Amino acid sequence: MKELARPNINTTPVELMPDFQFALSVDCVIFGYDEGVLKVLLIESDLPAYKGQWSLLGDLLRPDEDLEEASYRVLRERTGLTDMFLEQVKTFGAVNRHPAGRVLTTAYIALVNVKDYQLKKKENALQWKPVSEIQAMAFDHRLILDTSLTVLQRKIQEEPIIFNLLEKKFSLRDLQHVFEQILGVEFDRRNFRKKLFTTGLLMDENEMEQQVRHRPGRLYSFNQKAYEQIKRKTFVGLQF
Amino acid sequence: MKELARPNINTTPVELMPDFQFALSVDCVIFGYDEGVLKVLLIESDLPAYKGQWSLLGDLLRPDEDLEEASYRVLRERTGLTDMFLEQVKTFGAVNRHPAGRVLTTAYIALVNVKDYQLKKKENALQWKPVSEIQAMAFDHRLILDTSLTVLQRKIQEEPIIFNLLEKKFSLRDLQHVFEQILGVEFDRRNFRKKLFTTGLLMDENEMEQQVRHRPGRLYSFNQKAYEQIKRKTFVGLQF
DNA sequence: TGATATAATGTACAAAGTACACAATTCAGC
DNA sequence: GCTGAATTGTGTACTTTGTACATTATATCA
Repeated sequence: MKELARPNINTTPVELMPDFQFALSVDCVIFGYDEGVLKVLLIESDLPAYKGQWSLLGDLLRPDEDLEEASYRVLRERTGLTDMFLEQVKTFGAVNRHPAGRVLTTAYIALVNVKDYQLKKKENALQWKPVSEIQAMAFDHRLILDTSLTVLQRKIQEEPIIFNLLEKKFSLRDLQHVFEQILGVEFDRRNFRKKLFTTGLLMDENEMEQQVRHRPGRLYSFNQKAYEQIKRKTFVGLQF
Repeated sequence: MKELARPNINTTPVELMPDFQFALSVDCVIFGYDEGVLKVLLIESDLPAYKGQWSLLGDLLRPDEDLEEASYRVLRERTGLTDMFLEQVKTFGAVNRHPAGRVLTTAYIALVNVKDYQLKKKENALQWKPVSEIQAMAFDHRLILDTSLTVLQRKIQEEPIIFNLLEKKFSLRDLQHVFEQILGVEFDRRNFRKKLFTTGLLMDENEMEQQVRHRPGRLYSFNQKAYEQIKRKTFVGLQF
């Protein structure tokens, strides 16, 4: 163990030597909920090392581009969507994670409404894969996916972001099923409804489901304004 | 909006062009709890642009170094400590965040026992600053600190990591005060004790505080084994 | 018209969170 | 060795939240 008072990027003017330069990419874990199943948007890799394996959608960071911008650009270029939920998860920096050289990648979670996406879909190499069916992936993308799923599981319990996976108007059955898919648990339907109603975040749209082969349920939407009101009160409670 | 089927880092062999290379650093937000106050370990910057302002402890990532390794190295070189809680928070990538050029930084939270640290302290340029008193900081370090504090507030409620800020044996008063310092709330002492006891994570050390000017309290330690047993049961519950 | 699928609803009980007061122990100062 | 100051240690009543569970209603399909 050495104790040095040596030049440091934060305290002393230093040259950014070429040896200390790295390539950076962003990778988007694009989640969608489709027909009762949680899916993620993947692309087949053509890299020799990973021929035929599935990969996340990503791209190299550009010289004058913010990380956020880059992930937003990837989403836009690949899905045509411009207004989705997007949040940084983690940066993966293992030395040999990319065969082309030292490439670190910052992972982002995106939540999209699959119905919106399908309308604008252009690239056929892309596929929505059910999360539960994904086997091997290229690079460390399996690790990135697993990490992102864990983060998603936590986040949907802390903030009402799950609505981004549904259409504007949804039934309580759909809402319950998305939760169950992501968390891997089952809720009692009556208690789930009670809980969701008491949050005050559901706005009754006074409409019914269409074209279902059973009694149609009421449709609700996420009440953004109500959420702005209540989110100030920070929750405090120990739950480990 | 362009739709391109263009070469991509994840799907096609690409050259890592010099233009797409960046400098990377890690910055450690080292939290400590000292005499009832939450503090963070900072260093004064010598960079002309930030002369005299406080900066986090960080360093450039080295060519053959994992991100985790780099943050661990910074901690070791600067504090002499080798066995502390360390966790990635977020990567900050604004284009102009560093005057020396394009430098992105990955922030890590570290939780250390100030008492351990003081024994090995060597560098005088370092200072423990109370979090509540910190004003301007160099670079975007104020943003990094604020983000890290928010993450810390969340994490201490979800996992029993707060014990890393205390000595091995601690009183319930100390434990309650750390929670209160970090969360910025006050708990009822009786209810706090009840809650903590029912977690089953406190091990009675059958010792009392020494050298306090009042009735001494019992000392407890964190029961790591008990935690390993219970942490499997994933908590599920909506709380937004 | 009957079978099937799901919607909508309420109550009793258990568990967890909250508010709150008093006696006991140690030290410091006289 | 007595007194005051500071803090420990403990329990109960009440409120809120979570959980388990069954019946009737409404739509589609055959």
